[in-house]
Amino acid sequence: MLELAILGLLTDQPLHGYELKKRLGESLGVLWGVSYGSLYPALRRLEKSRAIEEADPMEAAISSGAAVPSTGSLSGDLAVARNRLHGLAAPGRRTRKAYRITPKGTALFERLLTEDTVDDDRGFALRLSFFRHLSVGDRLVLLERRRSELSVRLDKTRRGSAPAGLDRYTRSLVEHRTRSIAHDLEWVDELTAAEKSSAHEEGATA
Amino acid sequence: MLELAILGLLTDQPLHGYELKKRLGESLGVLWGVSYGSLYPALRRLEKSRAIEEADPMEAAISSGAAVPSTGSLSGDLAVARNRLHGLAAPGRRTRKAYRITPKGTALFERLLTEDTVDDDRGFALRLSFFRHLSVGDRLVLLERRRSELSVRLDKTRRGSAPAGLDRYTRSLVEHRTRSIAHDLEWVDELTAAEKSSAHEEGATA
DNA sequence: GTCATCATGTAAGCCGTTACATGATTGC
DNA sequence: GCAATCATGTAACGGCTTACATGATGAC
Repeated sequence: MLELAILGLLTDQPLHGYELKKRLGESLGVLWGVSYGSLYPALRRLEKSRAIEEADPMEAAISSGAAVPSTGSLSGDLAVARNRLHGLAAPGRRTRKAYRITPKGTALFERLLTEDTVDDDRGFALRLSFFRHLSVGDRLVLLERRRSELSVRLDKTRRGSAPAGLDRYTRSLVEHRTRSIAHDLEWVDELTAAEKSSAHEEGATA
Repeated sequence: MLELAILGLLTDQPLHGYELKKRLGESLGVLWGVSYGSLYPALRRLEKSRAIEEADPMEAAISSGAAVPSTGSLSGDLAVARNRLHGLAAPGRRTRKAYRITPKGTALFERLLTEDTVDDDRGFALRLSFFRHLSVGDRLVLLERRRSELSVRLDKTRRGSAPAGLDRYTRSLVEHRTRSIAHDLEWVDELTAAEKSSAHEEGATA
């Protein structure tokens, strides 16, 4: 899950760990509060498996500066970048290490994104937020998977506990969960319908 | 969380591990799928801290048999129980070990239940399912806590991401989450209202 | 007597956390 | 030059899972 999120963010632009953490805690952050203790090891794992690589720091600084002007320290980035390019940086120097996704990483990203795993709500939300990177067909597969997952859950919730024999709190809980899941199902159906109609349009205009 | 669930179930009646797991996977099971690998160690931890103790197997068998007639093997239980009482069981014998909650365990249960922790949705659902063991006052405290948690989350979701700059999937996600949280908030408010009116009735009839 | 089920337990590992340690840059 | 913040990393631990190992009971 974490690696999927990292690869997804790096697909748009090179980023360094700190910035990555900020984004995981902001744009997607409603559902994601990742710590350094898991982020940095994950980055190194991905680098070791050649899914990501250190980006030319110049490029990273520029693209980061262009997209997020208020990150500050732009001139500093550039200075560091220049030094690095000219081989002036001390070997052990501590500074930003921007990562870029590799073709291998892109392949991994697509695999993780469409993988058939039993993921929780967060998993689906994360995948949905990367839907723009998928084909209509893949989107429909994921939506259908989600739909059946929710159906099973709805059945279990309804069946799992006879309305009698429960105190009023548990009863209210079951009712509320039932409504929530039903609501989620409707949403998935809306997304599916939108996807299908967009597929038709494409077919019509093609 | 797991220990809270165990103590809650044992508050009603003595149970052995296997049965406990079944209940965690059925009545509360919509939100809880616990494995032996965590259940048994948890039981031993609780026993070591004197929050639970091995129940007189006779009593456990009878109460279990009375409450859940279809568990089967009742006569077997009784035979084992008789043997145990008469000291006929071999020391290392493998058979049901029913646990009962102790006064210390009850105190721990109440502490865990009202404890001020930042718990996720499952945490609140679990606590709610044990509301019958709490005073109206404690219930209102927990409900208010949940309310403020949800309010913060709602704010973060709304603010966290400007409606522009997001693709339509992420936008839909944010909207859906917003509605879900709002829905949860309404539910909490209903529960709160019910609690308050029940408090009034008590006051009126007293 | 053997199979399904009931029942208890251990070991290894996963995925994340918190707490800690350290260094670099910027603004004042 | 010093504090605040940016930035990277490690160590220890937590809570749970899966896979494994074992034994007892009841039904046939």
